[in-house]
Amino acid sequence: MVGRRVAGVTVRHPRTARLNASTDEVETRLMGRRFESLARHGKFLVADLDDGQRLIAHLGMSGRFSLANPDTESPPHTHVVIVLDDGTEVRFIDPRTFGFLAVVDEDEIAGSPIARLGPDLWVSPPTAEELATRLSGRTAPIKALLLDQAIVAGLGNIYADEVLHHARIHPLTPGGEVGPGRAGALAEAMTLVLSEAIEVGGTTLDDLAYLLPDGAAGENVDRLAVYGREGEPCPRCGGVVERIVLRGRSTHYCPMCQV
DNA sequence: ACCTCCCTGGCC
DNA sequence: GGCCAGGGAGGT
Repeated sequence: MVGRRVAGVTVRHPRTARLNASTDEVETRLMGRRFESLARHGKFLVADLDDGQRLIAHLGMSGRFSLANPDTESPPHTHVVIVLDDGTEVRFIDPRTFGFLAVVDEDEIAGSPIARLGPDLWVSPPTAEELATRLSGRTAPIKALLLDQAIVAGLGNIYADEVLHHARIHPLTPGGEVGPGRAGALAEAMTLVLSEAIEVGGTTLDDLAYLLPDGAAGENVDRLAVYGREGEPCPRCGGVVERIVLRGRSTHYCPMCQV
């Protein structure tokens, strides 16, 4: 994809282009451009274009990109098709339309969603001190702060629960009360939980929304300590995993060893 | 710094 | 037939 030029582009679903003025705007801005780089920041994909614009993409809950031969039929929910100058089709498929594609110019980058992201936790894992600083004075529950991509970018609901379990921190703990010592445990847990999950291909739930590029399921669901395990024993202490709803997100933790 | 909303497939 | 899952934007 990098080095290729856009020879054609169709945005079929207005919601997928909702950060731009219209589907037409996305098409017009992309047409003829060359992809100069491709990167990830947190859960966002960012491609630099040859005229200083950027293509920003988010997969939301159910989005995926597929590189396909144009002779093959597009699967259902294919909302964007980008034809590259070598004939390859880049398809954006997203049943639940929580994902989006946006093309921003240089002046718009500062106001775009990626401008508000904190450091990517995989590329630039926070030190204990950095994390403690970012949490200090915050009264919101630590679980909510882990999901706030402006603090650290990259954690979603499943891994936030798993990270807190690993660090033995109760999800309702006010951020400012985590303190420097436990911030260290938290920082370590972020990298550890993610690397273990990535090692086995990530977390594919029963809905099969996330699959590896070859269509295989990731195996990390078997390793989850608390997420989706309400009523089951905590693998560390044997306590019974509880589920609460926090800010509209299901939250799982062990009341015995997370304090 | 909060809350509401958006969306569809899968399951009860 | 209704509920649930979860990401971020945008409004208050």
